[in-house]
Amino acid sequence: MYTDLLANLNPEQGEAVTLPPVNEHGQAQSALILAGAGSGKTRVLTTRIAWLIQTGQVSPIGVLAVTFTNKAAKEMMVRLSAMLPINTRGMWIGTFHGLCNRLLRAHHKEAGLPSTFQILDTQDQLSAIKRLLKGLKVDDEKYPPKQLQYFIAHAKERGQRARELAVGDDFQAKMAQLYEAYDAQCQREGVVDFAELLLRSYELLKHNEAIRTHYQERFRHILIDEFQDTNALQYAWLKLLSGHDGSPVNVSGAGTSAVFAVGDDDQSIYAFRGADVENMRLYEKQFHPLMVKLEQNYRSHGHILDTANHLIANNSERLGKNLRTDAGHGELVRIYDAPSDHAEAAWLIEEIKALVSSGIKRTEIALLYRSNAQSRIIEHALFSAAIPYRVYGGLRFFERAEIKHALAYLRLLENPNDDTSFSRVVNFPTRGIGARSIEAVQDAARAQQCSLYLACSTLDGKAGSALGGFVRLVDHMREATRHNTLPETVEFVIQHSGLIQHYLSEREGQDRVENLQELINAATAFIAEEGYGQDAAAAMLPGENSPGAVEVSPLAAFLSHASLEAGDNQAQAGQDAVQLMTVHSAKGLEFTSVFITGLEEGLFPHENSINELNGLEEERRLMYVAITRAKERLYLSHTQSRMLHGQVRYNMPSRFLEELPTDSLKWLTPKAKDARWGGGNSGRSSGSTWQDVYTRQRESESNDFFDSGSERERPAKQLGRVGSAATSVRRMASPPRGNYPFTIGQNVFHTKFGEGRVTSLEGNDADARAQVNFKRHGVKWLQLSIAKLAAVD
DNA sequence: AACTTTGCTATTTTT
DNA sequence: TAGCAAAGTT
Repeated sequence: MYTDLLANLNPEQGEAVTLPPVNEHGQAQSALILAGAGSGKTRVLTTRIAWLIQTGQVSPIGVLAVTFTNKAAKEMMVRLSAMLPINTRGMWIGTFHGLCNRLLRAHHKEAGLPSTFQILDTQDQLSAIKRLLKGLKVDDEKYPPKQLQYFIAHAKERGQRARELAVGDDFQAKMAQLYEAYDAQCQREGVVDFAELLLRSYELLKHNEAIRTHYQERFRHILIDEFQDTNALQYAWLKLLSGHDGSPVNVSGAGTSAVFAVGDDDQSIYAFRGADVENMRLYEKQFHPLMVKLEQNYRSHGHILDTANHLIANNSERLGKNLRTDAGHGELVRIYDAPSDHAEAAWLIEEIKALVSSGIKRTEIALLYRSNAQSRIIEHALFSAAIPYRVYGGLRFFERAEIKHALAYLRLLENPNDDTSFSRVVNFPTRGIGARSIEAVQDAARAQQCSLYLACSTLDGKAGSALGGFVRLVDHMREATRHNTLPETVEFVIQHSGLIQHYLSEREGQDRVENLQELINAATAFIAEEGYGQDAAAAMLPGENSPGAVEVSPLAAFLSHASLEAGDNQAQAGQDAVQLMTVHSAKGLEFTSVFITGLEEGLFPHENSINELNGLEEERRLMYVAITRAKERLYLSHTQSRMLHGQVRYNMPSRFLEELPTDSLKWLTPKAKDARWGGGNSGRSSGSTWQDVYTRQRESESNDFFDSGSERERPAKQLGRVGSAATSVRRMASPPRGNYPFTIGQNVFHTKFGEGRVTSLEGNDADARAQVNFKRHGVKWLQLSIAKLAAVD
């Protein structure tokens, strides 16, 4: 009975789940669910699918559900299987990229791709671009590979091919030309990058009426998670597939599909990678959805929620939403003003210790920061205090060099024309193929417009024989593994490529060898658990009639999987460790206690965001996301001085602190509230002079160790030294020597520029200058003999 | 081909 | 500061 499905929903969730997918005229009716943080959005989305299926409004075959991350897709399938006795594996539930890959595998011919096409991840794409620029003899100073990569990705995300770009100047014209050359190179090699997966499948649907109609008629219900994160191309894809793109309604007259979009405009924090909240407003206008707001929050206590609501109210152009809770006010939000980043870290340690001894699990404590660079000092302090911790982010399994090498060999078995893979391993492990030989193949390949692999056979002499050996090696591995299972193939390749041997002989190669062994396990697990078809085309429902559907080899499916799901990026459960991560990676997570650190102007909001269009509002949303991660306790901290890029910086407290409701706050350092403009002692609100800060830094550096190794978890282990005598001496030389009427960090007032804080001092006597960070006018150097500067006491 | 030195840069990240 | 990538040395 479907009433079971709805039993545990609140009224607004129930309303969202059961919105009629058809209007009074019998046409598809779309919906937009504005789901606040912690309002049960995933539950609503999943229950919606279950409800549609259970009430017979659609069969599992007719559902398409899109998410942004594999984790979200997986969770949806797990929850769905728990609600309904159906096999979710064959359902079209996945990421945009995963589903597009599936589509392109099934219709590779119509999409103009070889059946063995490979997927380039961001690293691969960059090396492909570097190779392209070298081949074309383009000055990579003038056209930096990274910039071209960004240029191409963003053009594709807007749905634009090179020829469709408006070129304003010579530079743009050249970039567009390089974009076109890049696409041609990918096409020749049989590879597609991430954005290409989307653009190519969009074009496939757009230009092939039979295929478009087939999928339009099939997917009568399309559901999208995190709708605020969609980019222009994803939105266009959605309009096309659902029949809302204004093109003639499909042949059978079946009309449009019902789209069920769930999102939160206040949590849109990915504009920098092409996401456009504007899509929510466009969707409102173009799909005429029924709207439901989920404002009941099940996560945070009252003061925390009030803080979040109060802050986000400073943004304009919101769709409008206010979270509420039944949980009661709970505790006040604590604010700590530290004299230095070291002091901030030391305070974190004390608070964490107190929380842990009060019975809170370490996994329930999150330390959040705006940028990764901030984690170092916190890790250092945690390590010294012997508190277990885990850092989110960093290299993932399939991104590790040794794994990418092994995958490159495997890819060459599938598709020898993949020049990116060829270049990666042609001389790794080294086999006497030097720069000369490689140049020779590249020339030959260019002359004959063929792949490096094919060009090898046209070479003779030294280069020819060395490269011939490599080609024979790859051919041999392909032949020898023809009838092997996937794990057997992987094992054969890591052995016979010489990778294992290479790393065994390397001093610190043991971890890499273990990772390579782990790759065999991953292949075994892939075959067993995933049925190898999840992200590829292989998993079709019985009786599914998809034109041109093909079986994909386990190897091809595994390679897709490796590209599309780079592996775990997050701390694993089980170990009771404090969780460290950026605010971005905290999205979607929740913790009993949350510390938001580094709340300083320039850091959070980040200085680079100030000049970006709507940058400040995005930073505020980021802060909103950070706050709403906390269930019971929230701590906010900022420091007066912080080491950044090798320099001590003096930042103002974040403006966001001033946007919080005073009634919900509790200052742990009483004067901090007024510290910004020098309440208390001579502008040094917590009683530290710059020299104090300096001394403290040296002290804390001198007596402990820190391992900055690559492992994600760092238990007590062999460590390296930080803060050598040499560094300390150099730093000692840097304090200003002159007699100044001000000290660094002091608050001052200027008749014209207003209030500011001294950030640097130099010169002597008549030449003495002070650098001042003004509240309104930014950073300025002032000649002390001329400027009318007054100390604020 | 392994090693060292220099040079550059420094939000946020998934696929 | 430090971390990586490219260029230079043995």
